Amino acid sequence: MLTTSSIYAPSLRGNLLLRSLAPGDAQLLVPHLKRVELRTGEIVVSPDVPFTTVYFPETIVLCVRDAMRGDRQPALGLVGLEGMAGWSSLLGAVRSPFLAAAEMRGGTALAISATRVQEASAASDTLRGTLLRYAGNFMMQMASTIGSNAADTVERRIARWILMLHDRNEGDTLDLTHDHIASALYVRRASVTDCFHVLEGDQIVRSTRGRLVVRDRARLERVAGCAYGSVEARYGTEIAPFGKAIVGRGPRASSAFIPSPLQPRGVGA
Amino acid sequence: MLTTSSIYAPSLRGNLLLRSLAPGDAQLLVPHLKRVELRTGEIVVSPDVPFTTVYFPETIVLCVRDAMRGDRQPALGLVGLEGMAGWSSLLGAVRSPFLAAAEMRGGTALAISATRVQEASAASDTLRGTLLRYAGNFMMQMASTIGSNAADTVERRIARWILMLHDRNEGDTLDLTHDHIASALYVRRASVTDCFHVLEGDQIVRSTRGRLVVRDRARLERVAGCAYGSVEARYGTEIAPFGKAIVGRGPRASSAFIPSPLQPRGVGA
DNA sequence: GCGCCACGGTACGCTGTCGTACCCAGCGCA
DNA sequence: TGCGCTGGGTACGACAGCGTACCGTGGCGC
Repeated sequence: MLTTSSIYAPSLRGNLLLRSLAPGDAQLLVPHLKRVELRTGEIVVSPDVPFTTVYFPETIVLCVRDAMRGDRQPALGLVGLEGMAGWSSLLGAVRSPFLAAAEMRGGTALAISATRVQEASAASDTLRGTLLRYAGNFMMQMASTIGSNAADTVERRIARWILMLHDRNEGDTLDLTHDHIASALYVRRASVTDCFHVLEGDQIVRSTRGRLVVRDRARLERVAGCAYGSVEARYGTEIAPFGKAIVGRGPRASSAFIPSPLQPRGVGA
Repeated sequence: MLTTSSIYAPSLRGNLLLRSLAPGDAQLLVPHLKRVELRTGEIVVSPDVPFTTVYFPETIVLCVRDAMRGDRQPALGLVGLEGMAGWSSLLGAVRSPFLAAAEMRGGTALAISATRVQEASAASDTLRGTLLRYAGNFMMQMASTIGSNAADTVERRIARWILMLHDRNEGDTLDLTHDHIASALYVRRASVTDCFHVLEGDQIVRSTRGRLVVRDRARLERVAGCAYGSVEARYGTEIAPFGKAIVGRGPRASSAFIPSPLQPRGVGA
């Protein structure tokens, strides 16, 4: 979705956060953005290493994990075209407490020096405001993860995760293995397999080797229930329309279907 | 612990975050601070209500919960004398996505108008930096909660929670019921009771009606294992010494007790 | 065309935690 | 002094998810 936009500055094409900026603010960053290709599994933000680069994903999806925990780090949330990786540097951290790695099939992100971003957000209150607003939104995502981990069944957690991946992915085909999901959700790989069989039986998804196709998003949202939706809705009202939500929990009404190759949503409120 | 500090402005006495401010920054807030008494269970930050007040706890401990989830909201983290409630307003949220309520026996906090804080942090980069650094630290706390919920046994999660309460409490006696802990951790009340019996058998805590006494903190930390410590250590290096940690995981060595009435760290990178 | 290996299907016993439920006791209040 | 309520002790069956393990197979690389 909306990769090859256009009506807006082409060099910002894939990232909603950048596209939501006022032209003046965007110009503080655009000249320094560099499109990079990220491969699956590539680590873009390393814990306890000084920040050098901030990433605005386009087609890549990043999985943010807690690095403070030793092995088998549970996922905190996802960052895709709607966000940025490296917000901790805006919160005054010299080294990231977290880890961000490319999920799924790889793709592109817009990279920029962390100090450049800091300078720009020192120069513009509104730019800083937007980036911090995203950091706040990611906090909500983390809160949602806490709730889901604490209260939901594995099936529900998986449904939520797939929806979140789907939102940030072009098309309905997600390139990931059961193991990826299992490690993100801190469950057994076999549990994921079992759950997929159920979802497949209901024709909600189709799973083949290293690939998952979302066939019936509406019902997947129903499976996820209250575990999914409020964060995305809030992003929609605070930053820019986002996601492929069908039921649209919270403020947003039920509408919004998926394809629409270009949503000239532009700047948003 | 360190309530009646002194050599620093007496009206900041109880809050480490305020005390870590450079004098000039502190003066932006001090004139507007008002000490308030908070009763147990009192809600100080309500979800989906416009921010009016920001709180810097002194002796009160606030429990932050996810308001987006209906009933039985799991806790995201704790805010005590080391922090503030209402950071979301600094991240550009008009209404809090979270809920903060007074835990334990009640106590005092320093209240200030949210817009006043916003003005002050617009006026001073260093002030804003410190407050945002705290927001970043709370994100780490949330990350730690995610990990603990996903990976730890109930016993470990309880141990972690007690340690976090203990850090923010004067003395070793925590006024709370099994039910409080159960609802924060989203477990059964009976599970908490069972777990306390084990801890009591090991002489680690003593539990009586509505009251929990920490008797052997070192061993409690051992029970919590890696679930506890890294966030607190990081707070120590980024903002100010904090907590009653004994083993002191992570960068910080084993030492660090609390008092040290004034750390004029000011700005930080 | 073959071999290797990552991925996924499946099974089994285990146990931590849950839901529910009932009762007792401490303590505030009348 | 007695009442009632809240907090805590205890029990039991149910079961979701875990650890482990083994094997088939698809698909890539050689």
